[in-house]
Amino acid sequence: MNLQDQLNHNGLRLTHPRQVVMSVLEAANIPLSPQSIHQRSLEAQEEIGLVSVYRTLDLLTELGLVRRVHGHEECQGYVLASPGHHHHVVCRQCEAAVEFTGMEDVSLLVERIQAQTGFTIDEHLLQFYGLCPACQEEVER
Amino acid sequence: MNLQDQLNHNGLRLTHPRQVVMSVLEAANIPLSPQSIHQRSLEAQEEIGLVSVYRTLDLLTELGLVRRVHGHEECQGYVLASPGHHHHVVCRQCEAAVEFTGMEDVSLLVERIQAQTGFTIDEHLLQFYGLCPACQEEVER
DNA sequence: ATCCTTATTGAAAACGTTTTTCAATAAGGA
DNA sequence: TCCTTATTGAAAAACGTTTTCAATAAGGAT
Repeated sequence: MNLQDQLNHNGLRLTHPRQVVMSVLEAANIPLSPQSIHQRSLEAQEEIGLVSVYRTLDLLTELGLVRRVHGHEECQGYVLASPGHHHHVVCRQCEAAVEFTGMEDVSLLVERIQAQTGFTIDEHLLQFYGLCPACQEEVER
Repeated sequence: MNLQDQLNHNGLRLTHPRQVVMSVLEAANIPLSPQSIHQRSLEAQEEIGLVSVYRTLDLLTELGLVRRVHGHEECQGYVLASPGHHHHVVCRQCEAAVEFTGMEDVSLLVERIQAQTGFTIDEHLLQFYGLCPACQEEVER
């Protein structure tokens, strides 16, 4: 199911700004702020309004096509989401973000905490920070 | 080494706003935004300027006494940097925050992700959201 | 291909948060 | 107690994000 259909099924339309935001995110492999997405759209000679970037990011996030990521300094970072519930390891130095899968350990943890505290848990926030392989090498030199 | 000495050693001074921010953070054990720290200082009849809250948080973070944390919606959250790393379950309804311990599962997870991605991980952000026992009962009625 | 409805856009204005500026204040060593 | 200067608070500036609204264009219907 492509973007066009996914939008139309919800009574939404495939517009120029939406295509541009998607292709900018596809080209970049690091989380981008709304500002820098807008910047890159201009550099690509695809003028779209900053306001539309914000609106499009909200929409794409809701559709699950894009995921919001918290950088160390920049709070509003967006990356393309691969399907399923994923989390990111973010590099402290170059801001590269890598997704990882297999959250059985978290499910176990959730169950234990529910039993331990009596809470029912329906959501969690999990993110790791460190150094990516490339930046590790740079530091060693 | 107390706060007073730690500040004076660096040519800094122990002032009223700094004491207030510290005691607000000590009283709350969940991440607080600059705004809500300010709010709580007013409620405690300890009027300090919002500007000083910002400046004090920067300072305390630099001194390593406070740590910045990214919340789900609110990006600027600050907690006391206690040596023992702990996490919270936060109630969606009444905001109650309960600490839980025993993070062996997370250590396992960290090791697996390090092996899987090649990153070295030195920090993580983990928080759970749900309903506390009291609010669960209320919902059932 | 054209029309028609309405989702969507972009510019401006509104908004909230964070930072800067600067004169007045107060911390703490002499 | 004095003196230096780090620090404060209020106002203004700067910044990022959201809202408003008339104009536009997407895409189903004709």
